[in-house]
Amino acid sequence: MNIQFKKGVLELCVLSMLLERDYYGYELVEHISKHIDISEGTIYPLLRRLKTDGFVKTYLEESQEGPPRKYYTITEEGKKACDELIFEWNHFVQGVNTIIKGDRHE
Amino acid sequence: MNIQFKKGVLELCVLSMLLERDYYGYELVEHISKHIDISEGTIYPLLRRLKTDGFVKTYLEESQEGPPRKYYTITEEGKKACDELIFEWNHFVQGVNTIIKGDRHE
DNA sequence: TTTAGTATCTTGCATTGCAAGGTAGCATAG
DNA sequence: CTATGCTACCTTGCAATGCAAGATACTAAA
Repeated sequence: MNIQFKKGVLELCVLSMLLERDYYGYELVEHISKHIDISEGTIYPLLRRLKTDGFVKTYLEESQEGPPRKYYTITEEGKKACDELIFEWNHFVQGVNTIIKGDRHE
Repeated sequence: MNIQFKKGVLELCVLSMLLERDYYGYELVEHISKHIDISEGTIYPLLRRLKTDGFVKTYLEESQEGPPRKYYTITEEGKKACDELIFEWNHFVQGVNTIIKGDRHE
């Protein structure tokens, strides 16, 4: 898989998943990697950035299967950012597809 | 426009345009920027990379409207790379859309 | 005790897009 | 002749982000 394609898109993926319910980091990796290759070394720094930007909040919860889990909740600001990212993403994909399909109205 | 989205995709855009006919650098910027924001400081290093990788060849042609133009022609290797990139791109977009549309079959 | 699975995190590197700037040819306006 | 503007090429250094590799620690089973 082309690493570069993912730049900026993973943020969108995480935020839109959090729109549905709270997730913990490891769980996000598991789900996202069903569709896109992703590693833990990517997700944890990304989650930290999202928290710094105020797009998510966190809380800890104990687990019977291992160490405690840090859950992420999306904030109102995060929802706005997510909406905007989805809009930009759709617009971008359309632009790229227009270019690669040779539809240059010339 | 989200800068990160573009990472790796511009290579795909340039190669697929060259599939159709030869272009010179400035012309590529003009056409691509109809659909996606792009600057010259991006395209020239990219074209150099494509040449280094053997995906394109170049030749010069004089112009009545300014300095000589450097035209780019896609090579057989470039065509193969382009095919693969288009395949990966479509697959990637599908994966992302599945994630952001909440279609997680759970 | 060791292995494996879950779950968190960090460091340093590679890639690539961009702003800002430079060079140069041609044409037109002043 | 000079200045401006458009065409067309290029470079440098910076910013962003994904990853490999590694560290830590809890639980459970071999």
